[in-house]
Amino acid sequence: MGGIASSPVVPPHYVRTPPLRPRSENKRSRIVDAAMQHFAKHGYHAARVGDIANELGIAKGSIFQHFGSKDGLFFEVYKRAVRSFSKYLDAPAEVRAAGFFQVLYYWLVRTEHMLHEDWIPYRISLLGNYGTDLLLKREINRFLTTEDPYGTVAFVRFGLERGELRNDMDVEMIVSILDWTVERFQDALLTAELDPGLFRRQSEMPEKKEARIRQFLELLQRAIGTPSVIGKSRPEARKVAAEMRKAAAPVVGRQKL
Amino acid sequence: MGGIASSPVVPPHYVRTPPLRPRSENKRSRIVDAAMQHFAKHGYHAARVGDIANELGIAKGSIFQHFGSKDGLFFEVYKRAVRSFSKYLDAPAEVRAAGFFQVLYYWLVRTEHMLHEDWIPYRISLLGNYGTDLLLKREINRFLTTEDPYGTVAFVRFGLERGELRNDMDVEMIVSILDWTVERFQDALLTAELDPGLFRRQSEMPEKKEARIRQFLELLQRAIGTPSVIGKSRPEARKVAAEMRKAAAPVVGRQKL
DNA sequence: ATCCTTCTGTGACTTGGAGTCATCTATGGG
DNA sequence: CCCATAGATGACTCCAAGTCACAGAAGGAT
Repeated sequence: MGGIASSPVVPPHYVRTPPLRPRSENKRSRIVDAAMQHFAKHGYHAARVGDIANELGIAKGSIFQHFGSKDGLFFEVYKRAVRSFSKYLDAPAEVRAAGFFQVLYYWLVRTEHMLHEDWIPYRISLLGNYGTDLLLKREINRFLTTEDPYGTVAFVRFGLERGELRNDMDVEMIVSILDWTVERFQDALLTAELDPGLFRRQSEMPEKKEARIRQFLELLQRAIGTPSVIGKSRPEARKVAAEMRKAAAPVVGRQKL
Repeated sequence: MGGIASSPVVPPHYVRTPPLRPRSENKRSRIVDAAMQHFAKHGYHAARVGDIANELGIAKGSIFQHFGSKDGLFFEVYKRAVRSFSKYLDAPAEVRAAGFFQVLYYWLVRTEHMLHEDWIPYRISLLGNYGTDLLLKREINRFLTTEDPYGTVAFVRFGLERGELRNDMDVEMIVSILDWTVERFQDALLTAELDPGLFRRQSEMPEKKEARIRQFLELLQRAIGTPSVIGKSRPEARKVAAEMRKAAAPVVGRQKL
């Protein structure tokens, strides 16, 4: 066959490992900032490298000197955006104390607020996940697995140590399932751009969303949680949830998860 | 805020509703065929409309006359590719008789074979899901929800009627979860292009894959299956699976799911 | 047949943005 | 003060998408 396996070799555009002087590092950073705005605002294709250069008052060639290509620039932007998100275990200590699924609940509820406050990095991650090119997407996946920017692996270990997650599956399996479903759930919850069915009809009413989140969490509990957790945590969960809702006003830091 | 919600309006390039003479329909079809080859082989960006026209011995302008833009052409290609896949309930009658999760197992096991036989439409669907543009992706999602080409909704109803799926969740929720996880699972199982972790280390050994599929199915059973199903179907499942493996040689028809 | 109208095809042309490169300028070390 | 090197520049090339004015068919109607 060939085809998929033997797709063209990716040029090593993306990686940079020069000595990198301090002054230069500074400029790189400014470029990445400006580029993030443009990509977020216009999408990958409609964003123009020339415009970015204009806005910064520098020459277009300069950007190519630093990043090699538009793809390379976007990849840098993507990494910065994703790194700006919190990791799962960055939840407040009391939430962590309440357990794995409470942490998850915590972030899911906050997702919407976070988006409204700071939609730019979220949009960048959306572009990286769905809106560029398969070659770039592959690079992005490599990055995600090696760097684990959301701290999913540590989070899953946390759940395992507390005995809240089943230990009859590979950690990797749990991590993948969690990453996939949470990512898609958030996409569906948050954007009109991508909603393959979940919120087809009733995307408006807010307490419906709350119900969806609960449904989703319970589903995840059954899927990857230990049997004991499933029944047990329900009432306790409600209590913690109520507390959290009271304290929800001051949302700290930007966030995807 | 704005940003995400207020992204630029998509031009109605994609839809065509002219009277459409028979001769023209014929040519359209030939173009779509050739284009599918090119997109699959080179990816979205690297595929050239000019090349497609050359191969067919027609003028480039002709293609734009028919499809308005490269995006429009790709969208047509995508629809054809996805429609060529089987629906869940197209599984053989004996497999259907064995129940919801056996049907799922049936398709998951076959996925790899199907890919090797006929990788082109699969690659197209991959491009549509991850490798083009958010505007196009939105259009694609609209198509997927209205047309339900894999027959997921009917399949879920089938499971509900047989009492194999929980009835304490919205149908839409089950459909979405199924679509997401199966899609990603297949991507991870099948392509080196996209594998966010699942097959990171041991993507080779084949019986490991078999084990993964079982693990995944059991997980799904716990997540969306009725409690009774989970314990019950295990031994029965093995029996059916063994039978199916014997009869697996003649794979009929092309398939994604 | 002939005319007229409408649909279909054509290819030279325009547009516009990514990427290049010879040349210039700043920097810092000796 | 000089030189070597890193970094910046913008005019230029390249290339592919998309346009358009015109040129053939097809198909009625008379």
